[in-house]
Amino acid sequence: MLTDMESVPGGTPRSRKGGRPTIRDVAREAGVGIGTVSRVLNDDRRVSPGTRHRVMAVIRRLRFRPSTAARGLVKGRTQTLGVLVPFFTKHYFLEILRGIEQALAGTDYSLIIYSVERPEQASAHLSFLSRVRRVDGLIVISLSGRAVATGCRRLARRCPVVAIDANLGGAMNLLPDHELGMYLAVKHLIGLGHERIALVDRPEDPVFGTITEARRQGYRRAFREAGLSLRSPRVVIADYSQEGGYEAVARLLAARRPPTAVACASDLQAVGALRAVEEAGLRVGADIAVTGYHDVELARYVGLTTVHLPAFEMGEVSAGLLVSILTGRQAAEQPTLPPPYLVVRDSCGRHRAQAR
Amino acid sequence: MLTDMESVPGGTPRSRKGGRPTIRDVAREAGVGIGTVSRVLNDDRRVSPGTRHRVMAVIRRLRFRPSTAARGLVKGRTQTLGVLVPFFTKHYFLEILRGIEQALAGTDYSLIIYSVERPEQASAHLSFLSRVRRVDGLIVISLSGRAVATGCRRLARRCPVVAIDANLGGAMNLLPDHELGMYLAVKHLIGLGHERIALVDRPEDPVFGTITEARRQGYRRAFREAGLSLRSPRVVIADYSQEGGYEAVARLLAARRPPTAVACASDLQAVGALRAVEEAGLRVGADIAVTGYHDVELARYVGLTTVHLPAFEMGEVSAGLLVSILTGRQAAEQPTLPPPYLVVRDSCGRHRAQAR
DNA sequence: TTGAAAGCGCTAACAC
DNA sequence: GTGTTAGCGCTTTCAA
Repeated sequence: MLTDMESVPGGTPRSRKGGRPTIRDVAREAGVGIGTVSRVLNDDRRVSPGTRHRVMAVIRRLRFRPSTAARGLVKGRTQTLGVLVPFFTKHYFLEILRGIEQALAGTDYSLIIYSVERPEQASAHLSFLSRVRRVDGLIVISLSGRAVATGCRRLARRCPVVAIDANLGGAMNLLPDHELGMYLAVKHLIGLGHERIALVDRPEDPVFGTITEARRQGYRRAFREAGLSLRSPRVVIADYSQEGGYEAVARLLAARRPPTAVACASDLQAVGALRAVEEAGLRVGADIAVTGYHDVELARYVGLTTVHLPAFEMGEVSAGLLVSILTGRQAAEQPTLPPPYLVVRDSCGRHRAQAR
Repeated sequence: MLTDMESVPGGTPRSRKGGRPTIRDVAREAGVGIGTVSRVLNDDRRVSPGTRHRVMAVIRRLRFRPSTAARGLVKGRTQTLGVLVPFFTKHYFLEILRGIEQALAGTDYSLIIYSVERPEQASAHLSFLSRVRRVDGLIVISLSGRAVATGCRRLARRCPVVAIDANLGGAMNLLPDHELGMYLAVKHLIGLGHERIALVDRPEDPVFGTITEARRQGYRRAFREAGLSLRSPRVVIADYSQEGGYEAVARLLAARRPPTAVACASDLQAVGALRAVEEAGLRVGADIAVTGYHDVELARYVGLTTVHLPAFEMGEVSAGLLVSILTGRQAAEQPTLPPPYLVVRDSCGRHRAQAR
């Protein structure tokens, strides 16, 4: 009676519990030691082709999958990536997330979401991650500030961290070309005959304001190249939100010499701007041109001319980067991002001269 | 020289490696066995208050956090929930996700995203999850079909599965009151003087079509209660997308006796409908009334009157439900969902009689 | 009430 | 090449 339930007729021999097969079951079935099975699992070369074949066959037959928990315990790996993401960017974030998922689809890495609704949550998550081994790498989206930077730097000592569309010291940074992005928008506006163009951007980040600065440079370059002087550098600081855009533009239009065009730093601001223009009794496009930024889904529906950022690709690249670092494959030399481009819709109207 | 690096002056005694403290370190520091520490960790009552206190103090001092991997290995738990989600619903899904995150914030459960871009991916993820212990529970959003149902049923034998806004046999289902939702929309339309109201819904799901059926019932109830007969039950099947809505309504408007109002089963369809109305040279609101469904962010921007579904709350409830099942707390008796309600914006105009 | 010991399923170091 | 063994950090008997 040695063959207890090891050979139930028709049943696959397994360890007592009804659970999934373990490496032991595979070893027994294949008539090898568990070390050998482990080697096969880990693509260790020192296994003879014959043995490897036999083991693989059993693995397939038993539909064996190594336990992530056990593996993680000994290797200190979790096979999980984390993404720290502010929800307020909504669609833009979704595109990035799609890119990440896309990159992870082939691999055996899973993605854990750490969402940030209020600023404190970011550092809370980061300190949690430094305490507990929960992810093998982290992607940080559009977050900034002293606290986040510190948290990332600390975590970065333990695992790779890449920041998307943010400039965090210590972590790897993946930044779209904001200088080019804003340049394209303003150049478009100038090409349409505008000269008094206001730039509505968000407040400069106290610590790492590279992004706003880059956009400002693009704005200036467009003027410079067009041979226009920047007597009145109409840069207005407003909240990233719709309300921010609304209020900023309402104020601008009420001024003595209102701009004829407004370049916004987010689509939401631009939507707010649209409203402000309409409420001022002016026509979008004909009287005042408005451009957005990010190319969020919404932009299409409201006919907003905007700057498309490679959101999906940034997600894809960041996740791919982490995976290749973690799996130790050649560090796919500095990945390149497609440049931003302008999406022309209706919010800028036609050329001012023609329009008359 | 026994006190190797155990008592570096000023340093916290730890096991050799620079890593985080383990249960062993805590036990040693507190002068108890590791079993006792484990009991404290697991709220086991059989620990004297004094000991418990002492151990807790050490835990706090060392900033000890038990390893999820180790714990998972022995308990078969991962402290992770999964969410299977189709990206095509976009904003609606985001709200659900926000609700889930909200519910999980206090707990020590993490959330893994399994995104579905193409139908096959759903069953791929499900079969992966049945093979590998990666989550302790799963939330399935707005997915249907034979394959998904089968996969869920199989997984449900291993861990709790709850389906949101889908009707999957075997799993727990969390459904908003679609009957009421569509009833509200159609009642509103009737109240505005409409009698020829078309219902544009998505194709009935081959297997579990409860949702479309519920909406149809709400549609009929509104007519019945208004004392209107349903001679021409204008139910049109269209794709859930914008194009679906566009084509369906374009066709309707070209018919011999076009409807004066269209109730759609998704906001995207409604946006498509809006376009079709405009292209037909008719005015939205004044000539043709349109209602949406879901109350997606977009609806606000295009001024769509629509049915708001408790998306956030469904996420919250589903995650809360899973957690309470997993932690074995009293199964918070059948959680209740707030009812859908109508959000009135501009797409239905005023009463037909007044409008003339 | 508590400590010691036996694993959970796997990898890696060590023998042969 | 391959089997054996000692842990990874924790929970859970089993004694005491």
